[in-house]
Amino acid sequence: MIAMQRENLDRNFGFILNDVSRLMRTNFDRRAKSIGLTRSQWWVLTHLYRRDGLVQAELAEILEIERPTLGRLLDRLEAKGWLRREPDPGDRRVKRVYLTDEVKPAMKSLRRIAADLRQEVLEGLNEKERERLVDILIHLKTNLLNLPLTNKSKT
Amino acid sequence: MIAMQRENLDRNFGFILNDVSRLMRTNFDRRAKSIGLTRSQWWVLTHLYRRDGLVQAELAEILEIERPTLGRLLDRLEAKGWLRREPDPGDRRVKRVYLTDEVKPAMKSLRRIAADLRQEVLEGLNEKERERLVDILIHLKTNLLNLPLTNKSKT
DNA sequence: TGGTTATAATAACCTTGCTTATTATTAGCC
DNA sequence: GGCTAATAATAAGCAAGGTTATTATAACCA
Repeated sequence: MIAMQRENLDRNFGFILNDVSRLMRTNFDRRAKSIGLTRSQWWVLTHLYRRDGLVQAELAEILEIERPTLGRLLDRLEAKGWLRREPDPGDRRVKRVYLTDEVKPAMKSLRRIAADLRQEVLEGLNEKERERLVDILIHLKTNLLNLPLTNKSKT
Repeated sequence: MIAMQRENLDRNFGFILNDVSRLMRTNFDRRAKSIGLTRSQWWVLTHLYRRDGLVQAELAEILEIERPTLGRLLDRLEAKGWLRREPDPGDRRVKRVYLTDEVKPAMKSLRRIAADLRQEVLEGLNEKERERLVDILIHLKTNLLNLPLTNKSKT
């Protein structure tokens, strides 16, 4: 436990992670700009593509974002015609979200962009190392989700 | 190149990375809330602590954020009395940023919070694995910085 | 059945990213 | 010296994350 006053800021785990994450997001968004979608929006569409007609609260749960955050994402996506919200017949509090037909071709381009970017970012790591990296990230995420202030601990 | 139509979204590298990054940020911010500083703000102060009196543009460069982003961070930090901006005597376009005395004790708490959180998140990885992880992240960041749309390529 | 509690969606507000555009000032060059 | 380029800071606007508070509706239970 000596000194170390001056720890190396350039190797601060949290911030490098943040940098990589931010750089990936902005790079993706720049590539996808002409399509008119952001990475966050694409991620929403990707999940709906798997499972159309989800309730907003379910979708927020799956995406692991807060409901108001999703609500606003959906506002923008709906305004641009990528999806529509329809009332649930059985529960009048609920709205279900359905993709429109324009989505499919755009999804293909975005999947291409995502795959290309991932490839370029992971350049220099072999397949085994990539799998190992993902495993580690999942492990870290699990650690985080078990921490006190991470969850909305329901009392 | 067979099928794989349905790639596993739960192992999408970009998004897990994003999740870990976001969870760390929000968890940190919740822990630091009582002090009245966010993680981004703390990071600014940390760099100024090393090197007080920086020009805003230099500081933005070091932090690797855009100048307007830094400008608004400084607005909030200045409003809460953590720092002050002073005109540079030699160049009237320039403002230099100086920490106030209140910063020091707060920094200590925040460094503690950061260290604790890092420890908890990295739980389960030994020292060697942690170093390896940081190396990999730096490698990914380097890859990203070399990509076409990542930099403000000055023409 | 009627009152309380829980849930879905959203509004309002704050922070932090990015972009693009302005303004003020300096640097560079002829 | 004076015009043009570049640079520092900031304003304005958008996106996406979070919180807290409201509103409408369902669910629960006594």
